Amino acid sequence: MTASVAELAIPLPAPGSFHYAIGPELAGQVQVGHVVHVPFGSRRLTGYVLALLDEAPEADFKLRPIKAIAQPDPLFGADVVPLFRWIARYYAHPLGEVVRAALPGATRTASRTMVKLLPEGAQPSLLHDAEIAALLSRLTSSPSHALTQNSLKRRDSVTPATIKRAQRQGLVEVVQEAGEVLAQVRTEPWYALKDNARATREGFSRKGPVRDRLIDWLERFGPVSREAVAEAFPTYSAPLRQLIDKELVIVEERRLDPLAAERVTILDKDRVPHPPTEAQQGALDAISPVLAARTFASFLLHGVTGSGKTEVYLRLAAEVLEDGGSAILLVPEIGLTPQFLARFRARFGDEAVGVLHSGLTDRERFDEWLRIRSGVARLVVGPRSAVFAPVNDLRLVVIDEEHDGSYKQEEGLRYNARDVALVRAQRASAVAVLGSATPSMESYRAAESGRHGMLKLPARAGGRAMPEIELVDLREFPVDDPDSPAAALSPPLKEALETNHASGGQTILLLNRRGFATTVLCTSCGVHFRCDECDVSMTYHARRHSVVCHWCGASSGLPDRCPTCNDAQSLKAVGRGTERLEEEMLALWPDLRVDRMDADTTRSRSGHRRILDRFGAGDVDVLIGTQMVAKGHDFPGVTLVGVVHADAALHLPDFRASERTFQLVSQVAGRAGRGDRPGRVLVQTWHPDHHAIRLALSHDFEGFAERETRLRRGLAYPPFSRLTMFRVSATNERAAERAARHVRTRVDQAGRGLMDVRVLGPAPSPMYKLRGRFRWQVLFKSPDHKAASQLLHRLQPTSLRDEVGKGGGGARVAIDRDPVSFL
DNA sequence: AGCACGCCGACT
DNA sequence: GTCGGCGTGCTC
Repeated sequence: MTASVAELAIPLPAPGSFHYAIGPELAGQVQVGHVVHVPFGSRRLTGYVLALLDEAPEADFKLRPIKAIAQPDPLFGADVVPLFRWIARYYAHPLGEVVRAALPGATRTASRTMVKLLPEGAQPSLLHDAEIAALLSRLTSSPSHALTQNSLKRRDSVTPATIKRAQRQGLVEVVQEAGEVLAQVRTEPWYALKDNARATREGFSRKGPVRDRLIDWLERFGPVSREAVAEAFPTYSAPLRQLIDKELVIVEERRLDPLAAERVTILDKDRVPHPPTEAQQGALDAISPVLAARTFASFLLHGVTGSGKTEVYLRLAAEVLEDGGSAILLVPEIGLTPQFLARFRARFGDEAVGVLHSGLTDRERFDEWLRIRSGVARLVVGPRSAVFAPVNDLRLVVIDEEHDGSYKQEEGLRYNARDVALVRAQRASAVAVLGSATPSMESYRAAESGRHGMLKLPARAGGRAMPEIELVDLREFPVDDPDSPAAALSPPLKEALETNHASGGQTILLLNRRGFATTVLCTSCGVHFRCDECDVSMTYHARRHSVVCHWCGASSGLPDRCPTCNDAQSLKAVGRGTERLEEEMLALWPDLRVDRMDADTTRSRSGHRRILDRFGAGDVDVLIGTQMVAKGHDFPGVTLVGVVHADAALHLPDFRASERTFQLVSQVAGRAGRGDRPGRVLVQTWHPDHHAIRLALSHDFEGFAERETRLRRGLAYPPFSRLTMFRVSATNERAAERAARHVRTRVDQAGRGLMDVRVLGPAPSPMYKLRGRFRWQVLFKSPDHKAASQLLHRLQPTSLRDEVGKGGGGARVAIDRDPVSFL
């Protein structure tokens, strides 16, 4: 008997699923995991097949038929459907949007609405409608006389109503198309300085601050691709044009390698399995039997930095592969993907290892998805979203650096990939391994109470010592002008850097703030540059000579005079970010080869790799960076790590501030001394007595955990409670507050009778204004997750969202289960 | 989300 | 008189 009805998830902010008939022409063809096109009201939408049924559920709607199967291959198996349903329920998110978030992007644009010019519209007679005239002229100027409705709306601000009118008048036609854009071979220019920087500068009479920086930079790194220039100099176009026009740079067209970012250098040392240390063997002995038994179990692999956690992952993966199974390895961010990819491909070959991340184009990600789905690639490496990889027989999920906050998605479906991975593993009877040198309090407590097996790698592999960490008490080194280059590093750190460089060692400097200066201040009238849309100072970026809001991205060129008092000489960049530190290092030591890795220099898909390759090859002496440099990289040449400002995150309004600081200092310290030579770490701090700093200094995770556990228990914070945050925002300030109070009332009602729960707020968010919206939060605290689930069930999130929206002022509410950020 | 349906002000 | 404003309610 063939199924006649399909249950679909449709990406809409509506709860639940929808049912459609499978007509005779599709009988026997529709399968779970298929992407299909369906009529929905007057629209045509994409849906995802969750289940096949023999008859319609009892309900009073009439079934409409599925129109077509959009992709020949089902994109997911029936095994993950319960996981999708669990996520939708747990995170209070519409089911269709959950499935959409899990699938590769290409499927989302599978159907697009094209607006086509009709002959009638090509020679319009007597138009008195200006909007239609604009639409027609736009279409006429497009080569194919057709554009998508989306691009018309976004780029040409043509409203759907205008298109409707034009359609009624027979001027245009609106059709649904299965759209797909194929990747093509492209080239991009590379640039190099023809002469040295000094001579090049002399070619200009007028001053150009960005141009001068660009010239120096080209000398340092050229030849470089346009992508690289654009990344380092967001406003590169005009100054580069000048250089090209004066023939001061050489331009060369090179073919763009579509998968350059994925191309990895495979080192011979990775091909051969390292013999396991005793501790590694102990961990393997604990996990292998469970793996073989095909039952669910989870382990916390608590291994100090450099203890060889990766080797354990590799050996477990080998067991899984030999047995015909599949494994997923999650890494906290894209930047770490190539490193793991290299090691896994070295061990298992290119074919068997798949990669999924947002740096791929839609087409690449889709191809990779199918390669995994077909069972060719059975090991998948990637960040957060790789937890949804469509592997066939999941046996092992590894969550590396499980403590990392980037596993939490902070918009849309606010899921934590670490927790989803645990649930997926459980449902698949697979093994989950959470690895970290600095476990989260949640995972550590779960391990201590027996919910995860606790495995420890207490020492570094190869008999290497933990790096020696020294504190630099900044109170002992007062400076006259904190913004002078001399003040960038304290005398001890400066000296350590010189000594290290002289002995041929590489240095990493961590400064967790990007840009040149924290803010720009007028020393005459006291005004500083703030973002209009957000409640924060704007950061000065020297290479683009602009002030930028790090929250919404707004930017504007830095004026010559103070816009308030019109003083010409008074603007001063105060505070220090990575960009300034980079310049200061060059000013102090002109011969030092300095590079910088932060969100600004890694914006493009190959940015990360470019910087890490240079550093790994020893072409760079000092790598300056934000927290990005702290994460998991393995550079044997690094013998000194300097933490410029360890306390930066210590005073944020967040109960995890200490935990984050401890993790960051421990992690970055772990980059030192991974090769044959011992490592040294200098930590500059204003709070040498703070327990997060003090215990990181002595590599004492247990001591820190014990201390932190006491504090958390006393205040009933996670892991001793569960939090659910209701984030309310509106463009209208009073509407936001009103909506927040409404949410509080509804949460109170829904929480009535639940034991030991508390509702806090509404309170204005620490970032009170963001992207032009005023923000409030209501926090629900419960002893366990069951109470939180019960609350959300009673609350009916969809109704709550509707009510808040109807209150006016553009109010919205987002539900954030197990929040990681409190800003 | 979008789109239709529905009930109130300024124009051919 | 009607075109169009956006409030509200539904879509298998």
